[in-house]
Amino acid sequence: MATAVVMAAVPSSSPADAAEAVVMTEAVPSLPQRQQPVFVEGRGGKLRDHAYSRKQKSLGLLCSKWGSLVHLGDSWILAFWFPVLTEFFCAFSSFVALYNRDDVESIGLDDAARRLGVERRRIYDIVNVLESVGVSSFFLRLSWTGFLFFLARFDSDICFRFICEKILVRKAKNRYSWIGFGGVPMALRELKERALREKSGLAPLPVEEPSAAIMSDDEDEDKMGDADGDTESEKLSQPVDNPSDNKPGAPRCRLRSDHRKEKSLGLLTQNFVKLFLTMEVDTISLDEAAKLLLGEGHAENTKVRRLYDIANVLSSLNFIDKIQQADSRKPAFRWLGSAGKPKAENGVTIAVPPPGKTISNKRAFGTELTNIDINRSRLDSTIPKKAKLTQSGGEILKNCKLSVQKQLGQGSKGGFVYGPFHPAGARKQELDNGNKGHTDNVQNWESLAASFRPQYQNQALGDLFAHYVEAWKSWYSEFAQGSSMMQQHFGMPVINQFLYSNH
DNA sequence: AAATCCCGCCAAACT
DNA sequence: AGTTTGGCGGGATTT
Repeated sequence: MATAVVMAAVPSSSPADAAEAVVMTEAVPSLPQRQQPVFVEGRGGKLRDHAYSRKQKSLGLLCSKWGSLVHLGDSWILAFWFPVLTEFFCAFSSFVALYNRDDVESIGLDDAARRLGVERRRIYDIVNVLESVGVSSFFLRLSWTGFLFFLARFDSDICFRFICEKILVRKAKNRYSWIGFGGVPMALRELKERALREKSGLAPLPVEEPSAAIMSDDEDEDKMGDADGDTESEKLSQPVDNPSDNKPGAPRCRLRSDHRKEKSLGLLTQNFVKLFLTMEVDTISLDEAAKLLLGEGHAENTKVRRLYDIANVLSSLNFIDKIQQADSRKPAFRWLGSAGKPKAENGVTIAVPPPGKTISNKRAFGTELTNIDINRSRLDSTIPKKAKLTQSGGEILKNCKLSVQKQLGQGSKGGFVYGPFHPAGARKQELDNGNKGHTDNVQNWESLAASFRPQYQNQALGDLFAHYVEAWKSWYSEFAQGSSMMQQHFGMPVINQFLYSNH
């Protein structure tokens, strides 16, 4: 339910780009549509439809399609509006994050592959690259119960990181969900840091891998038995792996227990990106990169091929773009990722995704396969003041969380931090905190929601927000009534604990 | 001819 | 054993 409503908010202004339009149609699967027979070809020759075009099956294009596909089901909205919502509904984030979880938010790998008209193998390629730069699409498919347990048991800080900054958390079964670009800034930041450290030789570089609390997948019966709690980390996979990388200097070495396949596409991607993040030059040709990434080895043919794969995906995200090296005719790639490159790390900055204009829904619908050069001329230093507005989602959320907590704790406060979508009007809020009975809580939340209702200049935004408020209310009341199975697993106390977890 | 890079076999890694 | 991931390289397409 609610699917239709949300979709209505999507701009979807039919562009006049006839050329692209065609592709777009194909890229956006309509609901009733089932298969996508397009290229159903058996192995060998491609008799039918000689319209076969290699380009139409490029990873890059596929990638953008994937994005649009995922976005289609509400998730698109979630991805972009998440920050907005959290500004006011910080405490509701869990709800937002899992909103419509079951059918819309996630898509089965097989289904996706089918709709895109490709083999699942390709999906893996894309996902791997995306994940390595923080655009995670792999999401734990936590059940409501599991998630709530999660919230109840861990510090809210962790929860927020978990929800927003998620950098590749995997472990799910064939299920993907689009989370957005929220994790990108952080991911890049970390990559850079790591890269610099490596460069300077020393530094043992701590293992990364955000702990992923893998909860059961099926709702029932997943007691958290272990009293201790926490320490659910579980590094998963590689105990060590990810060596300090092998630059030209040290080729064959490590290998404790076979460096497994840590020559994976994902790792390669990260290293590739690191090149851009550290290096002063901002363009590089693939074979050049291949050399750097793989100590001049002699097994490069393959490596280059992989780089092409990566480049395609990154390119479709506008993280990178291909250009002709001025001097030599050789094509090379240029990093577009982070706007300014002020080394000052204290700075927020890092305009995230689509360098598009306003609401970055640019590539939302798989269109724009041509990355028409945005007006991002030379060093676009047009972001001095914007910095504040384009902080990473994580940053926003953090602030958000703080302010909300504050507000929950005390009366109102003036320092509410707004994100990119500045509400026009002011907001008043005077929810009398104080946790009364459960029933009252419902009231409180409702009033809270009401008073927090922002006044967006943008009509669509306002509607959307309203929609969510509505959804939340309905969900909450239903829940409060106990009709929800969740109640069986834990009573109000738990929920409240999570809602008012400001202790 | 050189640059790209899709396709899908088949082996690890997980159930 | 069955399934899900995802190296890897042949060789088709593009440039």
